[in-house]
Amino acid sequence: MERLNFQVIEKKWQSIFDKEKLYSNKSSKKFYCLEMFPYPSGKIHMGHVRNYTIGDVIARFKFMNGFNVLHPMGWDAFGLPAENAAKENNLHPKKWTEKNISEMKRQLKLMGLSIDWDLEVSTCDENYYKHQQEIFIDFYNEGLVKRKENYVNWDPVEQTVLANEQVINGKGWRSGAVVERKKLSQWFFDITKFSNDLLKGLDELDSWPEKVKIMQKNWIGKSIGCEINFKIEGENNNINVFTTRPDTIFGASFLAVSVDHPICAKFLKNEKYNNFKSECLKVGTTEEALANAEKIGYDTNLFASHPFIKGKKIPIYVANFILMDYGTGAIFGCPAHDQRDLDFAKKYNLQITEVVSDNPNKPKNFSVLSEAFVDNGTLINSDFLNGLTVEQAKAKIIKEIEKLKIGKKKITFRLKDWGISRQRYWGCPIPMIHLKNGSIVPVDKSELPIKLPEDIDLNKGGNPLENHKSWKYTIHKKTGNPAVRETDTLDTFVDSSWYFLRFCSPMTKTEPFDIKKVNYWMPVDQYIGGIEHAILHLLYSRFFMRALKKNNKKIKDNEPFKGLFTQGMVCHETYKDQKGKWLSPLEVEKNSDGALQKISDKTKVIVGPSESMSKSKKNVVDPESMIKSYGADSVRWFILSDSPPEKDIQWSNQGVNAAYKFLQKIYNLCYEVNKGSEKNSNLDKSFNLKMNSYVNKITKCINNFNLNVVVANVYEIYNLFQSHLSKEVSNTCMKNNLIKLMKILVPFTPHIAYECLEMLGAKEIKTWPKVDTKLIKQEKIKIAIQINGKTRDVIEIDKGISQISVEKLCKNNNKVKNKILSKPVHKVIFVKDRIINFIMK
RNA sequence: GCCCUCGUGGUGAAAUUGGUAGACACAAAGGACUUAAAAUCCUUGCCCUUUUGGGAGUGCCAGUUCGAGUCUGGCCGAGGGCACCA
Repeated sequence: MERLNFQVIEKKWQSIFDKEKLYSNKSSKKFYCLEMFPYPSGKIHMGHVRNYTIGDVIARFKFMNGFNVLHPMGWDAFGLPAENAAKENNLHPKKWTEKNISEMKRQLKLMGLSIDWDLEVSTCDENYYKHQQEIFIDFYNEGLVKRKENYVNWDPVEQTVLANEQVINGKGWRSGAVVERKKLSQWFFDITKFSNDLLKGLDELDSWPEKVKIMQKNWIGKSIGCEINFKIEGENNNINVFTTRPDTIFGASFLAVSVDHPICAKFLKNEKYNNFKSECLKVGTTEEALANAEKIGYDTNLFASHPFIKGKKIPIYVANFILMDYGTGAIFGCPAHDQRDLDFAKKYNLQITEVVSDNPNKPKNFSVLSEAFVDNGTLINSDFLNGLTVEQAKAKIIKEIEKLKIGKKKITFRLKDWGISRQRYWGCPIPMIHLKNGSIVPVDKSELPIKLPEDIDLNKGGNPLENHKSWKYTIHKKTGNPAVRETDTLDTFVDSSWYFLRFCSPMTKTEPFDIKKVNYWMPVDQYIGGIEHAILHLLYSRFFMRALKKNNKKIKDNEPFKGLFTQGMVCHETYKDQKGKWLSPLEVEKNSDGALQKISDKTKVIVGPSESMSKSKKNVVDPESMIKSYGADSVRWFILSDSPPEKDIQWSNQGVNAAYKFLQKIYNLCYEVNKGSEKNSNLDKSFNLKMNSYVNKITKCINNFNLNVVVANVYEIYNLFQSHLSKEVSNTCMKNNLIKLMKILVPFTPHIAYECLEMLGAKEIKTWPKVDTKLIKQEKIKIAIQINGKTRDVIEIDKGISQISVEKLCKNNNKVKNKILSKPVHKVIFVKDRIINFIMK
């Protein structure tokens, strides 16, 4: 037995990967393979290992299939943790980040990835963010940047504003603190300008997971309805409402507006109203509050006139459940057919009229029913709409409304503008200056980059840029007048919205990217990353492509990512001691009974469910220590083997150990075959046929991301070799097929695969084994013989054999012949190469 | 509440898309080798039968079909996303 010394082999091949770039190909067909770049937190985790292993398999596989592959890596290097770490360790964010990057880069190299490190990009590098500032100015000039005073989500722990997408259940996505509402002047990207286009674009993304597309679709939230103007009685003023159910207009019994609606301005002197308003704000945005929030209203004592029922007056309320930033901030309430309206109407004793019915002969009494009727039905109590379906009624009433010029058909989106201001230091400075006259203008492009000052005081609280006098005060280049710099920095999601473009030409100094290179490499053919970015990052990047295209007509694509694959998480069992304290796997051992105990005091360990690895639950396994014990190939092999890549995987040390043992066996097999002597070759042909069939299967599996199935097939191939070692297969045949197997292994376990290829004296190691379609046709196949749908035997036959011949074989088959011959056969179902089924009475 | 996904052995999972259910692996039990352990290898893995065999079986109930894990309808259960969006 030849011992596999993975330390030596991995080191050897990694230095070759570095020097020779075994992965770059000068071919006309391009393939851009990209994994989501990591945040440099300090150490890689198993999630990275899984992500980058999957990406590496695809990149190496595509290269071996003749593609010119772009496979870069970089760092999402701005962000708050650097500031927190800086405070804790008294280390400048820049230094901290740089240190982490070099450490993580070293760790990634241990994995043997086929990454072209010459293209490395870091978003905190001024050579990167300089171009981002340029893009910002371009967007500004294009009218895609807005400044708005708005309620913002204020994270009191991080002392910053969060985007809507960063608020999860009313809490900050990172800090977990309850988010407060605060009014601030903010910068926004006008993503809503592209709402419809972003929605439509989803249709062409046929290599994206359906799930992600649905999430984005819901997020964009298109709804078709109409606006209707209600005249306020006794005033020369209107309230414009938005509704998706104009068909229920005859059931309208009240209007409700948001507390922020302009019409409310006149109540601000009213104490009762102010009490009501503060009551509304108090409800806040916590999950609990939202779930239990009672619908409350303020009666304005104003009335609107119903546009279709002469003389009907409708009370106007201010209600806490109406949002100013959706629709027009005002609705009409139709209690019988909307749950919220029903709740509200009952509370304030408002009229409830049924206008849509599933049974027009049997009127419902909604003032006693607790559920509104929201399904389709027939219109009743609705004048000229009576008898129509909901769809018909909608069309008719919109026509009528437009005819009377009191409203129009309207499409509304749920998507809101992207707030990009962050009151933080460690981010890309926004290249704008505030002039004395109150106007805000971009800096001159020649002044870029607006560099982050390095001499900052992080312990003062708030935004260090705000406190940095010599940085903050500047002059307006054009006029020479004094000016104040914008002290907000950009949301880090801006950084990651175009890095994939920068990778196409990271050395370009004068522009964000070289348009020729971008149009060659883009779109990303395969993007791989976590599902957690299904909305944020992916939607923003799709917006950026469109915005850049608008600005720079030469960009040919709308969509940045042609193919998307979202991998599952890496999980591990959780452990607690008797006191309920979390334990790391390193603090736990097996006792003689096989039960788990705490190493320190031998007390029993409580094993919890397997959950995604997290520091808080201590169920993390350090990739580097695993690589040290088992080798990178074993870690890669295991993380691909147990579960389909899109599903969660359970890390287990037994599993990675099994992977290690298997690679040892593979290495041994190569060693034995390599020094073996020539034998008879009677079985060569069938061996070749089988191997060829496996290559075919595996090639298809990789293209479908069924990487765990590839692993299973490789195990089968190994078993095939083992069972044929003592049979009449020539050594040459074995060796040739073993070379094929090693080539298959290159994308998965590159170090050992190349080592074995070298050992076996393979002349050519850069191409994927070819599938011989002629051989596929010659394969033997197994066909099931069924009687009345039940399988009675399985026989091996040549492909394509006719029904008559198969029937003949059955009549001579010991296991089934008595059964077929003893009774009359009613019918025979025959599917070529699949099955024969005898139907007996 | 709305939307989506998924239910297959002790475990992770395969199943050529309607055609041999449980490939492949982990764990377990028994055995071989060994002074012993580790490592390695073999066998077993639902029910009935000594065997040859036979039967049940993919969350549950029905349906379509020669044939259903796969298709249809209805339940039950788990996970995820959104959430006062008019």
